[in-house]
Amino acid sequence: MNTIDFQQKLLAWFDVCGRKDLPWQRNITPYRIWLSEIMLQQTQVITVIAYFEAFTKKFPTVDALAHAPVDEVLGLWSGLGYYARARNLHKSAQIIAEQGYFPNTLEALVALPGIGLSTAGAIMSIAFQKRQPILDGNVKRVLTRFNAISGWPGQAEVNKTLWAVSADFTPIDRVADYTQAIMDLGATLCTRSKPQCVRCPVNTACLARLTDTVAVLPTPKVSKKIPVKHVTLLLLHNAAGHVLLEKRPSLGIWGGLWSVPEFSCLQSAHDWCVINNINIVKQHTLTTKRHTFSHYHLDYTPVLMCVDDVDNCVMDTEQNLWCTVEHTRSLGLAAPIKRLLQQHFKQRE
DNA sequence: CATGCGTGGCT
DNA sequence: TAGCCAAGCAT
Repeated sequence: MNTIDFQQKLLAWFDVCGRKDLPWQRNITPYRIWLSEIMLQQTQVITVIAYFEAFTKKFPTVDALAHAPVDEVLGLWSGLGYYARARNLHKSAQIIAEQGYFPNTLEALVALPGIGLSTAGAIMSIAFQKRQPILDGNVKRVLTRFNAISGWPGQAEVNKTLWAVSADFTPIDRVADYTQAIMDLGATLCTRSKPQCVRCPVNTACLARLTDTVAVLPTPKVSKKIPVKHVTLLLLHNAAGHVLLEKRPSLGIWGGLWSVPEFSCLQSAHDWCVINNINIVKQHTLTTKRHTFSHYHLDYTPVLMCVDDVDNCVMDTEQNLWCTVEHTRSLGLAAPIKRLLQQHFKQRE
């Protein structure tokens, strides 16, 4: 099976089984394709849909996005994760608005913050109908299996090979459909676990299937033990029901976002009676949450505390503020903290 | 090249 | 269930 056959079989399958009614597949514009590609980075389709709808409703054009305050952009992004994507999106929108036109070359696209080779390739092929390969997780899975390419795809040598193969397989005609098709194949049939090879349009020539190595491709990265990081998050509220928030440092977890104050250094509950000269009159643990990241688990115990005589407290208004749960929605507040606060105030109602 | 970055789903 | 992964990019 040559590349022409591969393309034809894949496209014929796409015409029948491909996804063609996703929000960003309607009213296709470079802006909408760009936005969808950014949201879809390391994020599944089902998660993105609602965010995409809300985002495009609020910011229908690049100009609208460019002229919005960054906090408003982060607010709409809240819960989607990888918040640098939102900041880069906003920054890029301002650059594009300044230029007066949407960049339509690979070089110009890659020059924008948040756009790498794969995202640029997707925009070029889907929005501009230009022959340009992509190499996302789906394509890596399909190509490593179809060609029985072993070795962890993150490895430079393997990565280089995969880009070359992807470029070789990418057609000139119907390049937008092809790009969508190979991603659909990876997302719906050529999945990591339980791939449905029987339904695959190119299964007769798939080298992994012929050599019975589908289950071990792509080669997984050698994993190492993930350390656990423990922190304590304080949920401080005053008599008016306002919650104390602090703006987190720009580096590290939830960088630049608003969250409840963190006290990871406290050793025992007895230490919590006086914090920032605020008298704590009551405290109890709400729940314990855990999040998994690439290289560590984050264990945090949110602690509910009431404070009295708030008017006499000295607060740093530059880095801290008292705000209501409603306010948190426009602050790009880290999603788990937002949920915690909303749950807390729901119980109070 | 390794690491950091979020959240949710799957096995 | 605890680990792994999902439409990557920046540093």
